[in-house]
Amino acid sequence: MITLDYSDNRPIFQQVVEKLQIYILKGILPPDYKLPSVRSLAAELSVNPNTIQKAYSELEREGFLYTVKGKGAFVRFDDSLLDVRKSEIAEHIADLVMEAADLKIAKDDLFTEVEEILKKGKGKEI
Amino acid sequence: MITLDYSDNRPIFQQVVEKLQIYILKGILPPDYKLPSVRSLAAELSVNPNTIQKAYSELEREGFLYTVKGKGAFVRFDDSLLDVRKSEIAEHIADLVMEAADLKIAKDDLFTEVEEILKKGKGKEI
Amino acid sequence: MITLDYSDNRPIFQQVVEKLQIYILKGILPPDYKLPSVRSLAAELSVNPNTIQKAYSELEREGFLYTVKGKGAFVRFDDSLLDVRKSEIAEHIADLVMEAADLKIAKDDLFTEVEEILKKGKGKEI
Amino acid sequence: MITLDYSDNRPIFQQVVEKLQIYILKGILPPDYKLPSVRSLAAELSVNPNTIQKAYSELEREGFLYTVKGKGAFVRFDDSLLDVRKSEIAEHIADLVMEAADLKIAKDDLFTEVEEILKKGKGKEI
DNA sequence: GTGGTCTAGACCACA
DNA sequence: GTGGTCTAGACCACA
Repeated sequence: MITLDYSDNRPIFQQVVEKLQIYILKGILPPDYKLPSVRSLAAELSVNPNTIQKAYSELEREGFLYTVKGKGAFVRFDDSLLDVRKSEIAEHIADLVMEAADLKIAKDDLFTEVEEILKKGKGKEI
Repeated sequence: MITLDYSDNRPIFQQVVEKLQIYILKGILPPDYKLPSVRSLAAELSVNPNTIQKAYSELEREGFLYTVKGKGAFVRFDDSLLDVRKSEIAEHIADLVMEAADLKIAKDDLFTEVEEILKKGKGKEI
Repeated sequence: MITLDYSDNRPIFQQVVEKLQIYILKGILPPDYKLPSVRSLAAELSVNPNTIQKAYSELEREGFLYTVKGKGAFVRFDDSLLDVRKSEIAEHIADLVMEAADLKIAKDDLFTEVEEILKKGKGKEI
Repeated sequence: MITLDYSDNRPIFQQVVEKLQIYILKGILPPDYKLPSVRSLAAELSVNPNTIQKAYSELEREGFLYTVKGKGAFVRFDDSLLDVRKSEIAEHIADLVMEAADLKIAKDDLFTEVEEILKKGKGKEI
């Protein structure tokens, strides 16, 4: 389900958060789906339960899941999450475009390069 | 010359690195310009000299400056730096576009939102 | 009769307690009314019988119902319950008013905002 | 500075959060004031550093403080925090008033009791 | 069994 | 020194 990248600088709990966010946004984990328990996911990833606990807390705070004490954690999908992510992506791109403009990089030039990268189908595995 | 944002979560040395990179790429700090000494910049920013030292080392590693023992640090501008940065930006945008595609966000929709943000002239101070 | 809100952070047994308290205080469940059995209510709510048992015990402890072995649980309405709840509410409000005073929030300001909220008919479903 | 109440059911980290929120909102801890380090506060309260760490993280998330790695945590006072708290208090009172109305408790009666409590100067120690 | 909190102790990046 | 992350292991309330 999830594979950790120990050569990644980011903390483990954050990698878990990001992977689950993607699965939820993409609908791979459907609404009300019961996520693996803190302990079982911790065991599966050979990681301390506290680390998974932290990831789940963060995801709950962000509205990606809800937890019921004694029952477990469940996916709370909400279309608004997708909108939020879309806005984040748009804002991020806008920032980059502005930085490029600031460095006198022609917008056309920049997007030509973007297209080339996209054609090469450079696919970061998720 | 540089103002630090303590409410920014990133480490201080990284903020210094980024600011100097921008000044150098934009040509505000011209080639062979002598940068302030580690100690004086540290004093100016009320920051630990170790922090500035780390920033300068990082900039040297990335090719933004060179140091001459006993003389100081100097700007090494090189047009290739600009190309490198351009490629980084393009790659970054390509990644975001691919993520959006993955989430079934229409490319047109996304770029409409990017344009809107750009029109608003939302200007993150650098 | 009762609907649970799984996105509510409070434990399930507490939600059951609160709902029944309200029904009893409001007289919807009249004195000596026989409550559903632990098992049937548990089945109806798709919940562990332990959970309902805990709710009933709590309600008995608080004087909202009495149980007769082999017969079931019955509403024990008592006007004094209403007085107790009234005092709790008053005390709670007094605490909040004192906190506001402590933060130099003008009492008039505070109650103007309270009135506005009430006008909006903001109705948390119970 | 802070005293813990072990008979309180709420978790320790939350008690710490609440106490510091109050000190910050009241201005007892002024803007940019350096809070005690995670370790020193942990030692002072005879509590594990992780527990304080959790409290500080929560306070940062809520905008009550900002942390600078290697330097420490600092108060970020913002008048908006006071407005937010005021709205929370108002909403809470409105909820209670509505509950009382629902139970056919006369508003005048309720507020007479509130006033009596306030006169008695019942002061929850902070 | 399940999430939530906590201790004791460690290591890391940053300053 | 300072915050941030993590492990190993424990105990609790809830279901």
